[in-house]
Amino acid sequence: MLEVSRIRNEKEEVVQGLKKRGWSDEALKILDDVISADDSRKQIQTENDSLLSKRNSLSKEIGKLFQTGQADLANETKKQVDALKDEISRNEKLLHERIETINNYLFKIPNVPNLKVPEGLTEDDNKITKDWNGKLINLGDNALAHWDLAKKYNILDFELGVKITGAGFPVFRNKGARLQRALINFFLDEAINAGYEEIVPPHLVNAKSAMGTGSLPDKEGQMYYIEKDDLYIIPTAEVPVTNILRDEIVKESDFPFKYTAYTPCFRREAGSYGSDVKGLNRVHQFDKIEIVQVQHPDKSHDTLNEMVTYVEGLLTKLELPYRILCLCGGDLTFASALTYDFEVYSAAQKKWLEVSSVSNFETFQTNRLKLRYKDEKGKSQLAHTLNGSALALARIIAALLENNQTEEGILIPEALRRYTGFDILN
RNA sequence: GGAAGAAUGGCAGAGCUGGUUUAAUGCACUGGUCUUGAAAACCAGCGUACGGCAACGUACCGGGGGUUCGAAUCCCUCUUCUUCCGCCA
Repeated sequence: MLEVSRIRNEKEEVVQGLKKRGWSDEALKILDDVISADDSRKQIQTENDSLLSKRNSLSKEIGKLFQTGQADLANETKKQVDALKDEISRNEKLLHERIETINNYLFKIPNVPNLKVPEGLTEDDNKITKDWNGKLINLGDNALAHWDLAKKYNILDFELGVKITGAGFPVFRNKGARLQRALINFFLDEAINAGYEEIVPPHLVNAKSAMGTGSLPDKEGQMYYIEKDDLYIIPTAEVPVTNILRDEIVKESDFPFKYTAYTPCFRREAGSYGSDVKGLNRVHQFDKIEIVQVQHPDKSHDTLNEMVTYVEGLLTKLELPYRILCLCGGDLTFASALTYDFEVYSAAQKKWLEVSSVSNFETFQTNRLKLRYKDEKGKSQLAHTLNGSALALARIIAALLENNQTEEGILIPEALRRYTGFDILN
């Protein structure tokens, strides 16, 4: 969430940013609500502090009076403190209310988009920052979509998933399962070579962790929740991995922190039904390798570019046609300041599929996480967090199957062959 | 799942018969003196947050609540850890 001090000190910037997200003047009034609630909080706190101060010094006096045998005077002073107690408890209740009010406001305010974020409110306004300039694969009329290829080679079974669990839980089998495992290993090895520390995180997180990344309360309905144990099933490795440094004050010289993790990802995808849900395009469970960095504010935007370049490298090695979009204000997720989406071309569907999203959250997550570093003056400052998919498997497999289909079978890209152990899937 | 014990500042570790505790002390860390340089020794500093220009004030001894004029200290509750028992991949 945003810092109150930022809303105070850089209000115009915040206003312009939220307008980019399509906020009306009416909606922007919440900023003034935050400030006035915070003013009130300050006033109550100052008042309460002086009451507490008075109580503490009187109590100390009572102690001394008892020790010197002046019980009468001590009992007299007790009455004075008693009178303060009511006022203090009333003040404290009020103070808690104010803080809660402020937090409730802050939970509703998304991150301020970076200046690079394009104007616009729909996905049509996303700016293509790198288009595919090669030829798009043309497979002809006999091309099969990945769900048909899945049946033909018995590598992926959607109906079986329905039987075992329900819609959106596909079962990989045979060479499909091998391909999946090969991609996981390939992506992890690449990330490790790029200097990321491999993490195997828990797949269930508590509410505090979900709050830390902004998954709560913003996306509550999108996560699976286990009521009995009050735990959330992760929608992405971002959630447990970004929480590694929650409540820490790190050394400036230790930047950047680079983590990678493979996990399955679980998403309820409530309310998203349409033509794009077929096959692997949108499922409740999919595998993803995530990269996360925690970086110094001055360097985070260079780091974002570095991460974009890294993801490009993966797609190049997989020989997949891709393009990069810079998300516009209206399409930007709640917590992000700047996001680049990667789409690969899936030739039989003749569709661009989103396979990666690389974002800089700046201080939006670290404010909730209390993830800070000491600057050269010794002052605590919030760090920046970034993350990206590198990559999301389900859709990569869809594109690989469709694009590489031949009469003889599906050709495995060169870079992947030592992981799959076969050159062709047939 | 049952029983017992524990949780204190970066770490170790006092305090826990409630009142100079502004949380002792040691280690680590930072600066200084000394030294050709280093080590050692000595001196000083050394948590986080909120309010305040500042002086300073307030809160925080696992989390929450309570008793009291006053709580690290007493009570309740939750969480985690250790040991033992049971179950189990």
